[in-house]
Amino acid sequence: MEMDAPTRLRGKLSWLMNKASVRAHQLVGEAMAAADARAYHFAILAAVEEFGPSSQVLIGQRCGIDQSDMHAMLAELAKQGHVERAPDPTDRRRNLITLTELGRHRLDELDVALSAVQDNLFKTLSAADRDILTVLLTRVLD
Amino acid sequence: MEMDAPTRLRGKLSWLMNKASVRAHQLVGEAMAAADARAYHFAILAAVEEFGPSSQVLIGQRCGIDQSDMHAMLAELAKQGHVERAPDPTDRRRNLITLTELGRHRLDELDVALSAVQDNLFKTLSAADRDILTVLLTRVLD
DNA sequence: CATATGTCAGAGATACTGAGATAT
DNA sequence: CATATCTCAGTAGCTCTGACATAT
Repeated sequence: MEMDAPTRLRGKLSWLMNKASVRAHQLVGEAMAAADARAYHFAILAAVEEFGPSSQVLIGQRCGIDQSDMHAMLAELAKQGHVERAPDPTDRRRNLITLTELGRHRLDELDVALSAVQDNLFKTLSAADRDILTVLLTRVLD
Repeated sequence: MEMDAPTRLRGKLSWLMNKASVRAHQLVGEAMAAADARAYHFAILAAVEEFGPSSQVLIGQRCGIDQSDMHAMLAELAKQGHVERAPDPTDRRRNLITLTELGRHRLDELDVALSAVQDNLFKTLSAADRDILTVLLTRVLD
């Protein structure tokens, strides 16, 4: 049974955003699980593709993933053969994370799956409305 | 150090929404903690104010709070004297949750605090832009 | 008997904290 | 000595599941 939330609640933009985010989180999680992946995997692969081989900390900063959580994520990606983790010869504190050929295809595969989720999640919005939403949310994050 | 997220990530509306939602969640949580409250408290008080005395399940449905979690929330609100919890004489399975006078003032107090959070969170958006965002997010949730 | 409600214990996933080991 | 990186254990808050007792 769908039930109307109280007016005072619906009037709070933060509440609307949380609700929409929870829904998005669910759909993304399901889509990624169906591909034996996580949302973090896509973020990490995208960061390495765009900025080139990097340390764990740097990737984490770019994706908003805590340094402490990068270890397990990279272990998963390395086990699947999507990245390689090797000591950085120029600074042996660091692990250099490199995208493999398999990882490059994986990134495209997950991108397709995530784009489908967007289409589903925002199917009530026109393309123009989605652009507006993108602009507004980007502005909120500044 | 603020760092630009990868383009592929920034292009995903679900990712933007999650980021904004996390920020909102943090600010709301801090504001509520400063008032010795939780976001759920506001939601529950608002529901009882708008729809009148109700059972725990019904309030939970209206606010999107799981039935299993209502118990602890109502125990907190009752302990603070903001609601009263009494058996429903017409259906003794139910607890009737009633707003107290103290609770009515509490609701207004939390509303002020949450409105301040909105102003902070969306300070980069004009009032018109916030209205647009509200409309778009509401449409997504349908 | 089937269902609804409230209670309660615990799982699961996420984000974070703190500490240690190694390298700069 | 101070800092940076990686690793790892553990915490905290939130959401959900499953079970049970009671009432309809």
